[in-house]
Amino acid sequence: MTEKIDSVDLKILKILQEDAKKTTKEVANILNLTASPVYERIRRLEKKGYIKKYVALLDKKLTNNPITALCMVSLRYHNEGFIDTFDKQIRALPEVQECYHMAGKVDFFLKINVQSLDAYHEFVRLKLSKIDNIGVLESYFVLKEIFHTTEYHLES
Amino acid sequence: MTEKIDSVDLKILKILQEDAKKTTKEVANILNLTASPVYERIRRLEKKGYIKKYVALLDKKLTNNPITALCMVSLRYHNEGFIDTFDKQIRALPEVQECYHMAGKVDFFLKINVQSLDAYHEFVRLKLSKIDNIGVLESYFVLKEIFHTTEYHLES
DNA sequence: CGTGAAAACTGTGAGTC
DNA sequence: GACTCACAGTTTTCACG
Repeated sequence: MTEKIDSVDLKILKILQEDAKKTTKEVANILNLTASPVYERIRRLEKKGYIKKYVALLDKKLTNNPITALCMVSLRYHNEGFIDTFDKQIRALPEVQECYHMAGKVDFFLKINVQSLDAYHEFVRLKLSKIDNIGVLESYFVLKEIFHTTEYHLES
Repeated sequence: MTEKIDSVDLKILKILQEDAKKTTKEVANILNLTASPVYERIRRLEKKGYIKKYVALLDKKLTNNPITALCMVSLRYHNEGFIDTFDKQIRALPEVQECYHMAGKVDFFLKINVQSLDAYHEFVRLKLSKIDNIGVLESYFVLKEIFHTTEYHLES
């Protein structure tokens, strides 16, 4: 069903996850091919879901989101309904960039970007804490973003 | 120096951070403009650093990175040299997708993607713990990625 | 910001190995 | 099955008004 991809596909993925603006022609040149097979391979990788989407990455500070907070959330009750509800409510918050359901004491892990510490205060006060069933809520602030990539390690 | 961007620029950023494959023509249609001004605005947003890069987002599982771990690192000593060294060494690890220097007890926060728990074990054993000056190292595992976007909340 | 035109790219069909 | 080649239709890029 999901046949494995070959080494050419892998190279295409490596190139595109680093620079999606490379044209099929440029990719073809790197791989010593012509544009057509590369074009078809990319279409296939998109259709099979290897490539999920193409996005522009923006500057955090210039777009007025200099503050990044990491937030650990524990729910009070843990039945299925509450977890799904949390899921739906958290997706609706545009300040939240990542949300993971965790193994261990903490239930959810959030990464949040806002314009100021005041804004974070308001975010917690007016939005996060309004979500039902939140027990413990612990926030940690980023002093400096050392490193951030959307690339995965591609091997085999 | 860095003049503010206007509401048209902001709309362009919103569109492109959601779908970088939209053509200037499509963007122009949405904004009731022609392609040229949109083209020039995008160039300017790139040059001024609002748009950092264009990337393809890949599927974590299909690319053999189903395991995500969050890892808190505390250094033993905290002089400048050690922090810079940690910075350099951590960038060299392709499994690490995000690294933040934190305020508080924990010094660094890492997000790591690997193909298996065994691979994570090896990653810690052979790579992370080889970095000088690491004191405490605590790992948390993601059960389920609820939500993950590269988009920022754009306002004003 | 719009017009318009040249250059480059995309996407597809026909044919090769 | 994957490739090369050829080509029409789009898009990009940019000078000019």
